[in-house]
Amino acid sequence: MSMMTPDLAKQNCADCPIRHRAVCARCEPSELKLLEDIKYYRTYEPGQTVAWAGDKMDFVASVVSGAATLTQTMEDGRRQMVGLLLPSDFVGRPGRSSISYDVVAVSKLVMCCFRKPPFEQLIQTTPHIAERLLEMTLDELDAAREWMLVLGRKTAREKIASLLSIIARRDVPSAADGSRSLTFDLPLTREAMADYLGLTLETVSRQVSALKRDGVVVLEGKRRVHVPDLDLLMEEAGDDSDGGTLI
Amino acid sequence: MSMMTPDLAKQNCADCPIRHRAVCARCEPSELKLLEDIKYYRTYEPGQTVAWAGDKMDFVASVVSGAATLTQTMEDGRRQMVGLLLPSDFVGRPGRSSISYDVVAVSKLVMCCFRKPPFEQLIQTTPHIAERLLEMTLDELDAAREWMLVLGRKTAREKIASLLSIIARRDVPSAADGSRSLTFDLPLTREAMADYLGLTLETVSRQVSALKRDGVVVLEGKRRVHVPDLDLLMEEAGDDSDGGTLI
DNA sequence: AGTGCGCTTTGACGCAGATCAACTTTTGAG
DNA sequence: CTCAAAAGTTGATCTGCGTCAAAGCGCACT
Repeated sequence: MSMMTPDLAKQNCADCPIRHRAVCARCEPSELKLLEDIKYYRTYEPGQTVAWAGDKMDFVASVVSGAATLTQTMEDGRRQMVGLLLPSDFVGRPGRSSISYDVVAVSKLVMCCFRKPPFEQLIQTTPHIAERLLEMTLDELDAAREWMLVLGRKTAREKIASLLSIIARRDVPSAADGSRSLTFDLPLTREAMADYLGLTLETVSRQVSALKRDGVVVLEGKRRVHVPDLDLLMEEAGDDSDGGTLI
Repeated sequence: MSMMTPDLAKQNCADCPIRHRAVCARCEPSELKLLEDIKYYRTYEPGQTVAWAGDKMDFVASVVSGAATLTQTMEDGRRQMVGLLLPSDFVGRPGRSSISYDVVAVSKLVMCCFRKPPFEQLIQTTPHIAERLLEMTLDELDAAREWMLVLGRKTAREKIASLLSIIARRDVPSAADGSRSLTFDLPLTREAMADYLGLTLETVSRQVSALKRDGVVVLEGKRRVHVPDLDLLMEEAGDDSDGGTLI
């Protein structure tokens, strides 16, 4: 509550990406109104922790802007990122009180939150929302399983290309025209990329350099990435997807 | 339909594990009746394919007995298992017509099936089932993410121990008493284990031998595994879970 | 401008696990 | 029981990535 940003709290769902892509995608106006009534906003600075594994999380939320990561840690410090939350992604689960992963903002993060009790009540009375939630969870499951293939069977170079390709695909607006090239900002440090890919940061750095040397990507500074040919990138990623359209 | 086994088709939910652990867990008798009315059984032999990736799947199902795997394949033949279906696990997703993975029986498999159209109708009219489905999907998502840690950060030896520990934990009945030892049948070949763990079958074989040599497991034949001390196995797996209870 | 700190790059070297290959054990069909 | 195919074991060698170490940025401080 103390983190609520006044100007954002005044926005309504019409200004909020989740209206289109997340929980309320298929809702009636009257149902939207119910969501409106219980939502509020939170903002986090880069590096700030939203929740530690095992913490009670008394809200569910959609990412409005920025990025956050879900990470698991072993006692000896080995870490594995298990989710990357980009705008329109959903965190938190109805029916479970605590979260199993560390949730950390990796860039300036704005989330649209719903406190658990009224949200869970809403689920029970609004089948559209429950349905949409199931659909989103199934999508996440697909993403997790695709990532299992990356972690288990791909080479370091393919892993990097896969990650870039996933982030690029999420960045649709700038490539909505048929063009096969695009530019985007990498929201992750080399270390975070390594945690996502099951590599060390040195290997990540080396392979990014290799992709740059081979013309697959062009770096403008450390974080801004230009992809001259998306098909080439996806080929490097070993994706069997045709990639015909970005959607 | 042609695969339906007559004697099984006559069973009712009272004989069927899914009554207790899968879709109908929290249902009223009247709701159970609705599931009864649309369910039927299928059986598969070891090695038989239930569905290829991309196939239409016109039913959802719960595993009654046996085991099946979900596998992804790259064009060059690299394979990654993304799910292991044991009794009470659920396959198929409402709202999506085709499946994204190969589904293959790895031992004699019996599934309790529900055709899509009536099942989807049931979801819309029976909130208990929709809720339960969301909960199961969230559990699967947790399992997938736990597996990401295994694939991304664990050593070959830890991977093997993790897999054995997961299978052992599913085999609760024989360890329901407080005992910390148990024996179970491995439903997977070395190759299937390798596909699950992101290893080669040679490495799997070597590490299983190593665990045997070190007394972590005792093999009775190739497939029957005795774990003298479950705590030791879980320590080998690098699991931070206390393991206090098996449930 | 200078200084310190976090992030990134690059190099040298070692090792866990892949690869290639030979062999043994189990399974199951006839 | 017999024999062939499938599954599993074990060894020798190779290699991709991890590990350790040392510099090179870029940026926020004063």
